[in-house]
Amino acid sequence: MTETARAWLVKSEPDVFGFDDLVRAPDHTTPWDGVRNYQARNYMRDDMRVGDVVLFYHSNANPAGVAGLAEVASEPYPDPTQFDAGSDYHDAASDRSAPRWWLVDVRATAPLARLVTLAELREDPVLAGLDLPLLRRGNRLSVMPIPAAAVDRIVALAES
DNA sequence: GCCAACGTTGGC
DNA sequence: GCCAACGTTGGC
Repeated sequence: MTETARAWLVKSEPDVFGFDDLVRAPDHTTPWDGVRNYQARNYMRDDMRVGDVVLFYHSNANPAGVAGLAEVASEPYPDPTQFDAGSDYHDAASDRSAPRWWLVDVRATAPLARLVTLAELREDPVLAGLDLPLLRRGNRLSVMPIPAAAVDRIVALAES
């Protein structure tokens, strides 16, 4: 991790759990459970810190885009759903003494003035210079670092 | 619903 | 360790 990358972007399908759902959650907070990708897990387990800025992105949506601002609200801890046989995210191969999947809590801090769409992100010359993982071809990561400058820019776009 | 891109699995 | 098959993601 570089020191300037202390900001993150997380994806969620608004039909399943959108930014408004996070706002309505107790303390505007939810465990970011169900992530089953090692790179995304590593970001949560190893690199996220309480208070880091998080952009909440709506994927598989019409339109897709950044919907709101959030923050990391806990230290990393094992994702309890991996041990829950009734959960879609159950992982029978994960051992309680060495959990495979980790998460952090995410708390909504503020909605953006409006949704900033994926198309806008792609068209913006400032963001183009920041080489966002989100905008790379074929990107599928659900948790990724984002430069702080990109957060500032996206907030500005939302207010424009 | 389609399909390209990607990560994971498992046979060898 | 290779790589084909498979399942999933996510934009459109």
